[in-house]
Amino acid sequence: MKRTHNNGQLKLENTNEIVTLKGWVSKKRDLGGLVFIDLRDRFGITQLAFHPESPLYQKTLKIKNEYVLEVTGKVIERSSKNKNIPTGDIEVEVTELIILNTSAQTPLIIQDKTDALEEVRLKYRYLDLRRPILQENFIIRHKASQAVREFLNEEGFLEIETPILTKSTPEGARDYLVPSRINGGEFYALPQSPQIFKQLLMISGFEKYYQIAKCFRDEDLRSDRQPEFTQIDIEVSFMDQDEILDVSERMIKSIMKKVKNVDLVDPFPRITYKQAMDKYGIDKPDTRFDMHLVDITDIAAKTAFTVFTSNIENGGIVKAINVKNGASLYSRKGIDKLTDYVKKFRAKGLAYLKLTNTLAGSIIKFLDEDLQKEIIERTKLEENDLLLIVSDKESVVNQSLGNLRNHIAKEQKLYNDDDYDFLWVIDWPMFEYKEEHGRYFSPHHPFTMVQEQDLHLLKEAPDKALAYCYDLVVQGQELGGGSIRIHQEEVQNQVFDILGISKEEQQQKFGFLLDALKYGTPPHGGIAFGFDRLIMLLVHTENIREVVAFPKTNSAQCLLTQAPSSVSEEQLKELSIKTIK
RNA sequence: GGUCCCGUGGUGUAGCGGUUAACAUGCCUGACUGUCACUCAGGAGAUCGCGAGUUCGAUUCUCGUCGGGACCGCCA
Repeated sequence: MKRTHNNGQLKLENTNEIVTLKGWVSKKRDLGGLVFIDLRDRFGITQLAFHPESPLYQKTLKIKNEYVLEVTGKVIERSSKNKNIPTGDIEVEVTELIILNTSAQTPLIIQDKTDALEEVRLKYRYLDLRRPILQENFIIRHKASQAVREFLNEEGFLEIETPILTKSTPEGARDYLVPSRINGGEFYALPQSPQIFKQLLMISGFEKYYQIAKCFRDEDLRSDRQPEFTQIDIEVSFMDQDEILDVSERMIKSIMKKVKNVDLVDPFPRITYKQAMDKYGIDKPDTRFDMHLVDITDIAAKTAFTVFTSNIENGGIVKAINVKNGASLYSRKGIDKLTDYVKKFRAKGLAYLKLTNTLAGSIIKFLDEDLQKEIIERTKLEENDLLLIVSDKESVVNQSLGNLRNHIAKEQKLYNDDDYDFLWVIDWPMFEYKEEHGRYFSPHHPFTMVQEQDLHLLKEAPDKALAYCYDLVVQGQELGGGSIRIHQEEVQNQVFDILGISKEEQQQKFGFLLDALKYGTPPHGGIAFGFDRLIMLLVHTENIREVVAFPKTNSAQCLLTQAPSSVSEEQLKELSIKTIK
């Protein structure tokens, strides 16, 4: 029989209709003659009823959870309704029952609240994915990708695919390599992003490109990082930074409206990279709560505390965060825990002050009355507040206090998952000097254009030059980032020189791009959004595996398929590969 | 590359230098005609991840190993 309805569809108005349903047995309740079965598919659950006088009653005794059924019967109004499900007003009185398939006992319970650990869930992912709560994530993922396409198509963008087998570009993350059989000893790389190809498409004149693109990076995993992930990849010609931010912003708003029916502030606030670092210590600030970092270097320099003063003499800084009502929230032991937390970020310690009638704390003996007053004023310390202070190199102070700020906000639940604090971080520096490598690096990538007024700085003081570069941040997460690209060969050469990439290396790695720049390259720029992270935001999870159908574990393995796995000697030989170990 | 946490019936947990290895849920059997986390009664199900060491004796302590997770580094 053909299915007439899905299991989330039937309402009171269908009463007396004869319907055919198919699905899985979610739960059977046998009351001793009267049997109820909850039939589940991805649309919902419909209750089936069997009465003891029914000729089907004997057959129901065989039915167990996760059996696949086809039933036909009459829709009737329930005598006791269930308000918790959309079909709770009706049930189907079954007159025909076919067991389409049986099921072994499942290793995990197919319910929203499963008791299984992630390890079991990933091994039996196909069962895990039967759970309605997880199916909802992928329904939202689908809606979001459709919203992206609808918006960008409407705006005149073209969706164009770029290669998965491509060229290794060792700048940046480690590449996944694929051996070439036909060209023994040579390798393709899987793309870390379609960056170069989308720029080439601009040179080809496509003007507005997008792709929902798989990207690959062979780096260690985290709860928000998978070796393969998806980006909404966008590139446009003849638009300036403001125009790109505008179209991006409208796209995000359209997704949020279509998928979550949320209206966002218009326009998104913008702060500069420098402001973000000063105020939040981090380039992706969570702006749902305050607790800003306050620079107290000048006050600290006047104290007799040698930890502060010697650090400042060596060019270090001292910053503090004011934890409102923190004096009673954090005991000595609690502060010790916070100290351990900042030590992860190489801070050597965490000084603190509590204001309860009087000022007290680890460094109080180094503060005379005037200094106390200055600190209280500067940090707006009020009764029962806790001041946490880190003294170190600027990078360590910002990183440790910036993360501590997020950590405390999470502990104290200072924010709401439904607050979408979208924020543009703009005016990034062109270059970052890394002591340990003794050279400059690009915060984003080496194709980023320097801001017009700073062009001359490329020669004079590269580290002072700002880039046409922007990140979209929400809830303390980087959701996307992009830049205006360099479209002139000489500027690109100049940047490569500053980055210490030799002429030969430039030719070898990016020769084709440098060549292409010669042939009438239009001014262009673009942006890419982390699609998995967007879905995480929409479904309120911190675990990327909840929004990826078949994810890898922390050690980059698939527990379901056992990938990666060894291959036969024959296969290796064909690929001209010998393994060591 | 590093730090920390976890590994006990199908599943999730408790536990302890000597136990009949406990509880919940799932599973099986029986009872029950309006349940929806049905209820009630009974039952089966675990060489405590693997290896070595300490010990009279190890699931328990130590080391190693494998697997999972969180984080730092890394992720232009």
